[in-house]
Amino acid sequence: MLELAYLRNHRADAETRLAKRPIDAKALLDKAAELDEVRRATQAELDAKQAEMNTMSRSIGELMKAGRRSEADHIRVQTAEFKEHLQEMRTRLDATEKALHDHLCTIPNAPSDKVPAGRTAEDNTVVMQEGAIPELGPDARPHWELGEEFDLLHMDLGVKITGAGFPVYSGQGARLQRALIAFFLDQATAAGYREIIPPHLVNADSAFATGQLPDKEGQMYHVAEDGLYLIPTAEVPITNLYRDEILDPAQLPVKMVGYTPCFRREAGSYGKDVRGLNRVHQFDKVEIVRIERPEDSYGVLEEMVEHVKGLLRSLELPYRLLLLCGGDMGFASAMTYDMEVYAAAQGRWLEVSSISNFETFQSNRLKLRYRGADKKPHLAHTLNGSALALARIMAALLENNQGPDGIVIPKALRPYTGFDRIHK
RNA sequence: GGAGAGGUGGCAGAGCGGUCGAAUGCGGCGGUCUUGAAAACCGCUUUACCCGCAAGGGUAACGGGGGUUCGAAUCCCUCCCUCUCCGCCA
Repeated sequence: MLELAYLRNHRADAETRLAKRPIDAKALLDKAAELDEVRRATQAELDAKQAEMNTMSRSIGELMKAGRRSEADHIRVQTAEFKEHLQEMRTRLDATEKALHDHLCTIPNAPSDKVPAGRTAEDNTVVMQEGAIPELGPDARPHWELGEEFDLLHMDLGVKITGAGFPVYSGQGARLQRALIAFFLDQATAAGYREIIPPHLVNADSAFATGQLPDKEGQMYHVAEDGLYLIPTAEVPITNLYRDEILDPAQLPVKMVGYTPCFRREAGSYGKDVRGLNRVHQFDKVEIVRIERPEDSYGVLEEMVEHVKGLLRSLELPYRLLLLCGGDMGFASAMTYDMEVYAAAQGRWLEVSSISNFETFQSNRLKLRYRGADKKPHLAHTLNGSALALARIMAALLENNQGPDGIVIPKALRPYTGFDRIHK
C-alpha cells in the first residue's frame, strides 16, 4: 500500500510513476485525494467535538467529587445530544477511513524510475544473457519423459494421491531435489543470510501485509475452518517476522533465507505452460528476504541479482536476466528482475527467479519501521528474491544435461547428490 | 478436546468506574559530580492520526472487536492468545 503522505506530498511523481502501469493513474489518485480530504475534515470535526465532550465529562467528575450533584446532573443532561452527534460522526469517520483504506488497497506500487514502460511480457528488457545453449540431438526429450524413464518424477502418481500439478519425486530425483535445496541454502548462508524455517500456513494479517490479500486472494489455498492460508512463497511468513516492529539502526540490514514448499492454485492456467514441472501447484523454493534503509535498497537489489547469477553459473545453466516493464510487474513491486533458464528440449525459457524491491509498499502494511538518525520511526524498504525456485531448475537440468550415458549432474551439486550422473 | 488462571509501556509489575498514556523498579538517553570510570543525584524516555510555517494544541490506543456509562485499563459480551491440570498424540 502506498503511503498516504507520499500521495499527498508528491502527487505528480506518483502519477508519473504509476502511469507506467496499465491503469488509470489519474483517476485512482484523484479518488484517493478526495477520500483523504473528506477523512481529514471529518476527523478534525470529530476531534474537536470529542474534546468538548471530554471536558464535560471531566466537569461532571469534579462536581460529583465536590458533592455538587445537581450541577453535575445539569451537565449530564446536555451530554445526551452530544453523544448522539458524536456517534454519528464516529460512524461517518469509520466509513470514510474504510473507503480510503479499501481504495488504497486497489492502487499498485509505483514503479521505479528505472522501470521501462510497457504492457506485456513482450515489453520486458533483456538485460543480459549468459551460458551456452546446449545443442541437443533430434531425440532430445522433455523433462517429464526423462522423469518417468529414469524414475525421478511422476506426475501421474501426484494426480492419484492429490491432483494435477502435485509432482512426486522419487529415487535420484528426490535426492537431486534435496541436493538443490541444501546447495541454495548453503550459498545464501555463506553470503550472510540467516536461515529461517517458517510455518507453511499463515493468517490473514500476514497475507495482507505482504500483499497477497486482498490482491491475489484466489491464488492461495485457503483453510477456511482455521482462517489460514497455505503460503505461496516463503516471502510471506519470513517478511512478516518483522511485522509491527521498530528496528534499532544497528539491526539493519536484515538478511534472511528460508526454504519452504510453495502452494499456488494457478486457477485458469492450461495448455503447454503446465506440462510437467513448468507450472505446478506445489514446488520448493529457497527465498532470500532483506529489510533495508531506503537509500540502500536499490544497491541491494543489484546485489541480490548477482547472488542469483552466481547460483545459475554454478549449475552451468544458460540464463537471461529480464527487467520487467510496468505492465508485467507484480502489484506490490516497485521494480522487478526476473531470471529465466533455458530448457533446451522444450526450447523455451522458464522463469526461475523473481527479485523485487517493494520500497515501502509492504512495510507500510507491515508497520515495519526503523529508527532513523533523527530518532524517529521511518518505514523500511523490503526486498525479496527466489534463490532459487526448484521445479523448473530441475526441469532445465534434466533436459539440458541429458546424453547417451544418462543425465550429468553439475560439479557444484555432486557433493550434495553423492552421484555425478543419473543412470537408468 | 475438557477444566481453571491470566493477557497493562523495551522488560518486570501496580492500578479494578472519574482528569490514567497509566504508580514503582529495571533498562535506555542526557546532565551534575569525577583525572577517567563506577556509584550517587537530577531530568528525559510509546505510537498513530488531525490542526499549525513553527512553537504548540487536539484525538485515539492498557490482546482484537462490540456493549453499558456523562466518563472504562477498570463492568458486561465475544473472539484470539499464553500458562497450569486432564485427555489425545508425532
